[in-house]
Amino acid sequence: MGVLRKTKNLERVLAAFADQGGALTAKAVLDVMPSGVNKTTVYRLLERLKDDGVLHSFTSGDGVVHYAKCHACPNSAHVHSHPHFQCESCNEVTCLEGEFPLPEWQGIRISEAQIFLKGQCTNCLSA
Amino acid sequence: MGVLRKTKNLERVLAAFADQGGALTAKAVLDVMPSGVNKTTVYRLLERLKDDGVLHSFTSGDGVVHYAKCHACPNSAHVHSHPHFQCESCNEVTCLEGEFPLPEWQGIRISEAQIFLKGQCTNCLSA
DNA sequence: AACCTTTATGCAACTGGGTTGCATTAACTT
DNA sequence: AAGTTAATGCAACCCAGTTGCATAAAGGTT
Repeated sequence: MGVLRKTKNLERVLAAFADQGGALTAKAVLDVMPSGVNKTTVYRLLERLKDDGVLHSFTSGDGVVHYAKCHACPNSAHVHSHPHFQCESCNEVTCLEGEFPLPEWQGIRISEAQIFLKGQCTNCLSA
Repeated sequence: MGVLRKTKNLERVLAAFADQGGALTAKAVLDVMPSGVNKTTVYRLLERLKDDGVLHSFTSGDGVVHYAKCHACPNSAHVHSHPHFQCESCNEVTCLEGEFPLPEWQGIRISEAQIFLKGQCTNCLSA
């Protein structure tokens, strides 16, 4: 698996993620594509970029899948236990940098954590 | 909104949650209902029990909605920021008791956290 | 018990996110 | 320029969940 061909659509998807630092849903990506681009294409591009370690995906609290650029990710060993955050005012979804300290719990062994936080982002707090 | 009538189906749903302490998906509940019971009925019962504070719901890492009994919940003010846990061996999903310490983060205000943990449960660790 | 009102249920159709198979088009190789 | 292989569009499909409506069942009243 790998990014094989630099197509117009691939560049457009990458541009969508470059334009703003946040996370996007497949629908949001489709919306910024030129009309005529099929949703299947978008899903396949997102999947491919995920396989390549360019994007990672996570599920927000309400079950919607979001995609975001991988910053400090070695192409292998994707852990992504870092938290994701949604502002309740502007609805923007972002990745919070830094790994989350895995909590300790009695009697179980935790290997993975998916943390989704909600609140007010910096912009909306100062507005 | 409130539980209004004690129907057979309502009792069966409650029995399903009483039988085992874990969390169940709507599909799992439907599967333990007698055949002939409609999925719409199950969804409506789950929704109603949620409104009444008998159950709460949360989304697992892969976007599937789970329902579980509320233990130490005053009927109002449902916070449910406690973590949920799925065993990667037996796939059982449970609520971990106790509130999760909300992390601090630079520049944002966090009001809600959805924590979904994966790992090995007590049973599977000792097996 | 018979009646009435209101809620609960079944059904069918629909929505939304996502996937699959297949034929066609566009990238890259030589 | 041709040939190979990947990318795309399309239509159909899957799955979880929802909605409107007609019917059945609870529970209260007499």
